[in-house]
Amino acid sequence: MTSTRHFSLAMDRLRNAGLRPTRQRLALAKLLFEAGDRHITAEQLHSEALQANIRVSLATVYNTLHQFTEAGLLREIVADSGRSYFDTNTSDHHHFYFEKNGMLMDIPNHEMVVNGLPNPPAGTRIARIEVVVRLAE
Amino acid sequence: MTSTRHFSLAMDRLRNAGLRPTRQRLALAKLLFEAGDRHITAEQLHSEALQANIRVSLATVYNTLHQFTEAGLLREIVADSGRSYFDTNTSDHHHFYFEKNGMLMDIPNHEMVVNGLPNPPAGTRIARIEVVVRLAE
DNA sequence: GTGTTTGCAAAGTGTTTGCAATTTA
DNA sequence: TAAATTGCAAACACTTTGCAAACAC
Repeated sequence: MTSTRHFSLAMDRLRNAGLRPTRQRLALAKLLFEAGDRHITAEQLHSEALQANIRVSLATVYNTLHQFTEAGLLREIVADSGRSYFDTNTSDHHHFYFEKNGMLMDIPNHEMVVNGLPNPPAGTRIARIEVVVRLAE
Repeated sequence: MTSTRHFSLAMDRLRNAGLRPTRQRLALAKLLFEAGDRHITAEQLHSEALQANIRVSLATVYNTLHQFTEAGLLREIVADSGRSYFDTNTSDHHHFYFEKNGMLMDIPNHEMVVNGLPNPPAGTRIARIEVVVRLAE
């Protein structure tokens, strides 16, 4: 707790991930990580940034989301062919998907479990198991 | 087993689904259903049709896949943001997804089970549970 | 004949890319 | 100032749509 500490949590995250803490990355990191768990698309994050008066291009939002994902700060979720979701909760969990409006929601921790995992076909390994519970009205 | 029966299985399927058995629908139904379980995208089916000398437009392939899905002859699978897969196996089962080449494969019947289904949020019902086991090399 | 289906080409959506200008360290 | 990052606009991949011509019954 030194008095010369100027670095925010967001800045630390970026530094630790080896990403230069540029104005755009810092602002996006704050939007993403300072509001609890989020599931967001590139276009949603972009318009949120613009509303918050953060000038950033959509291309940079895409770049940033992918860089954060590679750095392990985000997880990409496939729930809808047509767009990608990014989840700020990178721990092992699954999702509800509301078909009505395209929203995602975490399924409360370990409430649901996958049993009897199959052996992966020869020459492959399981990279991830993704469970999406699709909800209709 | 009357001797005046001219209708193929594919034609029966279409009639039962209330779809006119047009040349295009019949040909696509044969490609889809006469070769065991398949996981196919619209573009794959289109190029397969062209190779088999079936003249059909990509738009018609899309229309047909959606009509077959609505009629319950196919199931749409979300495994990759960017394209839709259609599965000729409409029974309850899950999939391996090969990240390497974008292919899907059924997970052998009931080898894997989801336990502890969560209650759906108020005002919703579970429309489907989709499990995708993503495979890397 | 009448309503359905098809094919084309255009438009739409979400995403990626090339590259010059800007920013960071 | 050297390397990384950004923004723009164009390109992309996949999908949907509007409408006139062709087809099924």
